[in-house]
Amino acid sequence: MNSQHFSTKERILGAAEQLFARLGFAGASLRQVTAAANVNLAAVNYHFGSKENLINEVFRRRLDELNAHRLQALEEALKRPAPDLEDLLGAFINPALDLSLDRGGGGAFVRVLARAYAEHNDALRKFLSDNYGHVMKRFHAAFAQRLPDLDKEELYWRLDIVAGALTYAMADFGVIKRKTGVTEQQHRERSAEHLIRFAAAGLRAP
Amino acid sequence: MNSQHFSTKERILGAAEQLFARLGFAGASLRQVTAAANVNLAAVNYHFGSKENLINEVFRRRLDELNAHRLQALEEALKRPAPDLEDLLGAFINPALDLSLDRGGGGAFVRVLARAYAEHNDALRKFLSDNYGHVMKRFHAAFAQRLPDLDKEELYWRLDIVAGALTYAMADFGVIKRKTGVTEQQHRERSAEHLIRFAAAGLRAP
DNA sequence: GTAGCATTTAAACGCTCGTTTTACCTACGA
DNA sequence: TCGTAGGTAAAACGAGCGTTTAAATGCTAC
Repeated sequence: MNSQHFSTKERILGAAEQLFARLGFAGASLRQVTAAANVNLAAVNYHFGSKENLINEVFRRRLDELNAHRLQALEEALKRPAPDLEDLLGAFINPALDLSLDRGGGGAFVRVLARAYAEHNDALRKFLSDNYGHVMKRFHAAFAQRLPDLDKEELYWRLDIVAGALTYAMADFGVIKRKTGVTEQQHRERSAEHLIRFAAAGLRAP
Repeated sequence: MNSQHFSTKERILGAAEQLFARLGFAGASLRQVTAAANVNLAAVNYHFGSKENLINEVFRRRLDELNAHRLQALEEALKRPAPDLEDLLGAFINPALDLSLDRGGGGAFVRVLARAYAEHNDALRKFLSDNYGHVMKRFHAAFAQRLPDLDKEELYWRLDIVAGALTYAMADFGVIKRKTGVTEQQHRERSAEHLIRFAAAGLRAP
């Protein structure tokens, strides 16, 4: 299934994403990755130079798109007559949800992203901050406008909590298991609904 | 510093905790652990049987205490005249805060715990569920009593979100940095305050 | 058709991994 | 004092790791 329609590089990225999500960056070996991708072991070093660089490319492939979708969703939300907190939260959360539902490994990627947070890797944090910082600033400003009574620092705290809960929920850390008869998509959508409702109330806390 | 006052087992547990927090379970080798603990390489397999078992013991050492403290704090909260959600959340969150401030590695442990969530390791999940599931059940019952209008499943979802946000906050995943002039303790306490206020509002959401 | 480049392949490199083995120390009860 | 059990020590085990090499193959432009 993975063999014919995609290039060697693409197959390696896809397999790496799956295995990094399941086993971690240190836990997944290049032999496992190349076997899953049905390519030769040396292909990783030929196309990506090193395992470290392969990890970075796994991130880059997804983050640019997620980034753009969030800003686009925010723009659209702000065009509505009276956008509320739930609209803004949706603009932040739904693109992540869409990504996690994406056919072709997005669900694995959000788990990879959660692992990256847990790794506490400074180089990776800088990469994320450099590439995502402006998005968070943009959202912060939008939320601040809708929460004029909230102290600016307090808002930072609360958005940080929202980001944490989102990471946690999207990566399926939680103990809540999908019930039989509920599709993966329905489960994720319900996750997002609960998360948005919870986060909106949390942001509005006195 | 690590050499004289503690037994070999205790030194291994301490060093393993630090290195698992920094490098992950797969990333930290037994050679690194035993070198940091200043013990012989074979000591891990002699005292713990295997690396896998060492990991479990790292958890057991802290979680027994943490969950005992949580249950104790819950008991005390329920003895008050009119315990509210904030009291219950405090009983759940504050022991974790105390642990993270504990001299002697508690701060490292909460990062280990966060990694465990990210790892999604089934064996570890079963271990946690088997040994500490009753604590979550106890808290769930206490919250349910104070939120009679909330659907039971809805409450599960929300408590799951709270646990996620707590894990995230305690492990210092967030982007909020401690300001100069604010001690680590103050920073953590402020984290807990924000988290409790946010979570209480989230739980009360319509 | 063939030269030239990009890609794939199989094999090997040196190294580190978790674990096991075997010998040695040390303290304590008989 | 000696035997013994509990702990430590150094060394080695086979396996797997990321990476490199060099030969084989595929593909395009002439």
